[in-house]
Amino acid sequence: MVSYTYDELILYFKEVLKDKNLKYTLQREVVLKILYENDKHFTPEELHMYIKKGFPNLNIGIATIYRTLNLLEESNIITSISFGQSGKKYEIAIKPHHDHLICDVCGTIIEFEDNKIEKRQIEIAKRYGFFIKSHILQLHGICKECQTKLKNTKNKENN
Amino acid sequence: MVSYTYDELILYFKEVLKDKNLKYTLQREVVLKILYENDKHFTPEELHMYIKKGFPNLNIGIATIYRTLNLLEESNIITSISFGQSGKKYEIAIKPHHDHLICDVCGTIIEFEDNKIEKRQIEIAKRYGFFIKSHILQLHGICKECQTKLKNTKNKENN
DNA sequence: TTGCCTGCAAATCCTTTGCATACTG
DNA sequence: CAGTATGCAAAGGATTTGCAGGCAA
Repeated sequence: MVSYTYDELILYFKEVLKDKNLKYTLQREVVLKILYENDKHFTPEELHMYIKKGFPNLNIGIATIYRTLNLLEESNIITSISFGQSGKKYEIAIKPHHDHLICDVCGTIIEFEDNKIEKRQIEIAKRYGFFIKSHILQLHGICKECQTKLKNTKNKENN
Repeated sequence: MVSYTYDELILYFKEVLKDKNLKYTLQREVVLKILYENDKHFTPEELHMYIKKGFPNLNIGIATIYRTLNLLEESNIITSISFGQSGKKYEIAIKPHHDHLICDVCGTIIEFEDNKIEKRQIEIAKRYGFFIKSHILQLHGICKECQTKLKNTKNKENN
């Protein structure tokens, strides 16, 4: 699923760091590792908690989380997005493109890929002389399971 | 382009307000009017400036802007989105669905609609038994103008 | 007239920055 | 060893909230 193995990603990250005269630190590695292994969106705060729990020996400050996320985003290794009332969320960017079905009830994220949509996007961009570097496609709604649950709840209410 | 005329939108807004036992005020009207007439994305700050300039007699505070935007978003009359380093931007929601081409260099947002993509999304959702309520499609990259500018810059550097 | 709204300013929340120490290369 | 990175705490910016007077219904 992920186009870079973890080791490849680390190698790539090290190159980026060298280009910018920056150093490879444990904190930077851990942030990237978490985002790579957990294929989901994290807010800076969530990521901080997650790391504190998973790496109790590593004393990492929230400032470092922010600094690292900004660095990774500038380097196009991760991307961020926010919609509605939610805060900014980050996820790994370097993998074959996939899109998301997001259940607004339980938060489940289903990933999918679709060539027809990808092709059509390129056609549209051409129309505007636009050069596409990446895209975000999220379908929001209610997943199968939650639809069932909601139906059951309604039936109970009516009895 | 907009599916509600302004008058229809106002009527709809008044209904929403009545449902929530809220009042129809000049400040609320002006915020909605600006968003309706200017078919683009505003940050709260931009909107505030725009209103102060366009309605010098109306003394409107930034707090009211925020309160009104939140009210309109909860009521699904406007939507907000943010990506990359940019802050949250609001736009009118009550119009036929459209998607965005976003230039990551200059921030320009081009809107488009595409039936083929919309239809395909429904097919995909069906496959997962997923009920779609809304979607977000953003194509990120570099717009025509910025591509030209970047080329010129490069040429200069090479001379 | 009642009770929601507003502007203002204070408070809060999120993110960034300055600084002294710790670490990478 | 030089120079960057880090944690901490303070600063900065964005957003929300409390309050007293103002306005819609």
